[in-house]
Amino acid sequence: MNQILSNISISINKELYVKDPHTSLLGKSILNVAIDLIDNLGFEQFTFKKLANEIKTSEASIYRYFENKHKLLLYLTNCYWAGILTRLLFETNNMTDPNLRLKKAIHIITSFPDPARDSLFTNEQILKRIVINEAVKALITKEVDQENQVGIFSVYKDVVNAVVDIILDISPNYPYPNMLVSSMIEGSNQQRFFAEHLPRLTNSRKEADLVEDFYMDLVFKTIKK
Amino acid sequence: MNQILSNISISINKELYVKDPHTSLLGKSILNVAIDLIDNLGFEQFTFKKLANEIKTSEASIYRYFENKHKLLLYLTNCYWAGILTRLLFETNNMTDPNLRLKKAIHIITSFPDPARDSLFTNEQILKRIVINEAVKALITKEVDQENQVGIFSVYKDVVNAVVDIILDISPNYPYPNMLVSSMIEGSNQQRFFAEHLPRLTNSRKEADLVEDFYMDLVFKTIKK
DNA sequence: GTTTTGTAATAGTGTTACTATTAAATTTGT
DNA sequence: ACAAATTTAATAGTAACACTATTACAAAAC
Repeated sequence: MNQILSNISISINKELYVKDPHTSLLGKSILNVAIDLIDNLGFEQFTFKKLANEIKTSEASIYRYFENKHKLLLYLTNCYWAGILTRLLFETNNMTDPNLRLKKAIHIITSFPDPARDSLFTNEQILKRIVINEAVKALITKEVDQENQVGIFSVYKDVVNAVVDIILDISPNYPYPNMLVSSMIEGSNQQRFFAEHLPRLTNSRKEADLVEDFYMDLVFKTIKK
Repeated sequence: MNQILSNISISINKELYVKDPHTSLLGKSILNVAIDLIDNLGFEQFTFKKLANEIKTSEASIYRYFENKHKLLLYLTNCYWAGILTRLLFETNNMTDPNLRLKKAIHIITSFPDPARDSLFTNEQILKRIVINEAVKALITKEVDQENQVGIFSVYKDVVNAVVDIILDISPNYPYPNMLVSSMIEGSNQQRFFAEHLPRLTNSRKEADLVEDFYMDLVFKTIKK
């Protein structure tokens, strides 16, 4: 619970914060309590005032670290994708068979983190829930162009690219690798939301999760002639 | 510009409005101006005050018709899906070959409405843009369960189901038809957002739209053994 | 030991979402 | 035709929210 990331070499874009929350105790508790609060209340109901009350500090102190709650959410999702990218690079590093590498990549992206496995970063499950339930709201906005220009989505794009490269290694002539990967990433999160709230839109269930199976089947069928 | 829907038999859920906007002049201009305003400002920047100023009425008068701006957005997206469902039923009605019916369904769902074709409802292109840029924010919320309980998403679910039925007609043993259809619907909108703002995440471009091609290829490859 | 810098609290501002109340217009009953 | 009932919309609010300016205090640097 003390730290979100440990030994992650991928750094978080400086545009996302005013003061680096990892440089002080208050900053770290802002991150940890914000994660729990966003998870519990949802992003709309989450406010800096509630966060300040929770950690017995003032609203203004939180504004020292984050410009607004939108940037804080972007920061958290960036942590998540930085973790995923690290796992992706580490765990597919020694694999020679591109089919196995793709299998591993699909697993890392579409599966729900296993509580048993010791994850690269603590809070991985809560962070994944936030990515499932809230992250789209930080992405599909009118501010996306300015934010993209200063590199806020580069980690996310690197994740997509890493998987695209594997696909092109297997099927150099498949014409839509980027579409396939980005739709898998966003789709896998959305299918889990559907499984919990709108089950008629999916075949997956919370108790019988089929998201990974669905994409494993779909991707390999699609990229092959 | 006077009316949003004409001769649509699918009715809009009564939970979505306080007073039916189709029963008065003010109600109709609320809808028409809201569409333009949400399209221009984005949902976050859109307020009832700005809408009231635009049509020279008061904020309170708008609250007579819609409980809040969230419900108004849900109303508009419901109009869109009601239109899509109508097209889906009409245009695949006389087709006997299920493969051709699926092709038509994929076209209706994933293509961007053609300005040349006389559409079932005016404002179809603006409404599609709103669905692409704003609709997720009305779906991925903490209120989804209550809203689902009173049937707000039933038209949307009917659209998914109509396509699922066609797929099962072609491939009765394909295990993930609902996942495939719902991920196509949401994914096709998201790919267009990416094409405009985050082009590295897609292979489609605004000038060279590949969304329909991508899903046409993907769906048929996926559902067949 | 004085200056500089970092940290956080107080007390605000402007805006937003939403409501209570009242006035005017329209419809209805007789 | 005219009073009663109902619909419609405007005025004037409230409470909560996002965000900021200013100041007080503490630690570090010189």
